[in-house]
Amino acid sequence: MASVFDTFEPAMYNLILKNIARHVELTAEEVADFTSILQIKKYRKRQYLVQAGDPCRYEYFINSGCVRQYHVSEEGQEHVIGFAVEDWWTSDLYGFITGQPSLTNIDALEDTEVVQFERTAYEDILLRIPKLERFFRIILQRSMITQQQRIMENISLSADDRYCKFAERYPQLEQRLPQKQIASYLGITPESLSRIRRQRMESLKKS
Amino acid sequence: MASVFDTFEPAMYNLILKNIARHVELTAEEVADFTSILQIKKYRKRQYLVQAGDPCRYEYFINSGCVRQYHVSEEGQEHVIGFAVEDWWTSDLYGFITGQPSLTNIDALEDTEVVQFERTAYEDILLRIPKLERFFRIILQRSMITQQQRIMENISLSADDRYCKFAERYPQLEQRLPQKQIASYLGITPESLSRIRRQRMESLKKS
DNA sequence: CGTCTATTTGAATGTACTCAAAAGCGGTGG
DNA sequence: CCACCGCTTTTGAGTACATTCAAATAGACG
Repeated sequence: MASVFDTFEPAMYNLILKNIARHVELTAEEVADFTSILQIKKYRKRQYLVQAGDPCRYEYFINSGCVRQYHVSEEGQEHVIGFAVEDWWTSDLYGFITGQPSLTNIDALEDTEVVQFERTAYEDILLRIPKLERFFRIILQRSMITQQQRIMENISLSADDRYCKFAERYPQLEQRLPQKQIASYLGITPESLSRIRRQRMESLKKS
Repeated sequence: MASVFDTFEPAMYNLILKNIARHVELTAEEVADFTSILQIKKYRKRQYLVQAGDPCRYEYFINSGCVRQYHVSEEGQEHVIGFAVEDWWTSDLYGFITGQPSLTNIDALEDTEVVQFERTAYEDILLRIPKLERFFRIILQRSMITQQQRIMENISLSADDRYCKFAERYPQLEQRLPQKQIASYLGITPESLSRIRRQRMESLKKS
């Protein structure tokens, strides 16, 4: 499996391998096996990674840049489900798992480089490398906890408390993302978010 | 591993084993190994399975009955995160995974019988039986899809559309649960749900 | 039967929304 | 490099939906 190209892999696959190494330890052979299913791909700002209705062939790991996942309602309104930046995973899980048409869109908010792999390759490699099965179980558990947290906050907090939580949990994202996208993620209108931010500024000035 | 008690196991563990068999096929030895970590436990209506602040030692599979998972805000308000009935899994995932104090409460809405197992036993058996690692990855994936769906509906739908979706997705639960609990799950007040239901009745009469 | 909690209904309040318009910002092409 | 165009953000006014508070009714449980 070793080849002269091995020396080039670490640069491209550095981040994803480190991400995995946080939870499971792969042997050199397993790393070679795993990286053999990976593809590097670049997406321009505003380009789709996945479109609702199409199959979602890939699972994505973000090397650089930023994407959003969102759903378009029957009335044509966009609703942001989540964001992903460097060192995060994303995909339309429903489409990726079932092979059915995707329920959501994913597009690039910035020029973005991803590491992606196909569903069939994913299924095969989980059988070959149980440690990866373990890895994905672990990150799914963590995602579930995060999602639960978000659901709790959605049903229990007011719009400005939700914004506040978001800003303190993801200060980098708060800086980096257009307000319109954050508003959509929080389930409020851009106008409301603008007002909420103004009120926060004013109340900070006082104290 | 075989013993005279084997003949008693299938009745108690019938449901959980069938649940697992939907995704992975265990050998007789693996079944014996797995069932050896299981405990049957009964909880009376209103009894806690897990209390926020305490460690969550167990993962639960519901044999019969019904439980709710909820969070109590600083102001003392209860917010229902989810329900579980026969053939469903539940636990405070955060507490169970990390060993930290639980974030949520789980209590019985009806007299309930569960199959439960401890975290340490869980971790050990995943290493012994990679098929179970696989099983839990798969059900986590499915839960994630469901959670995402719910988040989408929370941020995009009005209160009565949310109620409508809930009623058509879980008609049995809609019948079985107190309205107050459903209202909390939907993120609205019991008064609002009462009004929403009345309006639905009236609009059904017309047509 | 009596108590306690859940549900219903009403009236007043408030939070976030819609619609509309102005100001700000970034990207593109001349 | 600047001017223009389109999109985002801000601000204002009026509206709608859901909430709070309060009280009455209905149901469940001992």
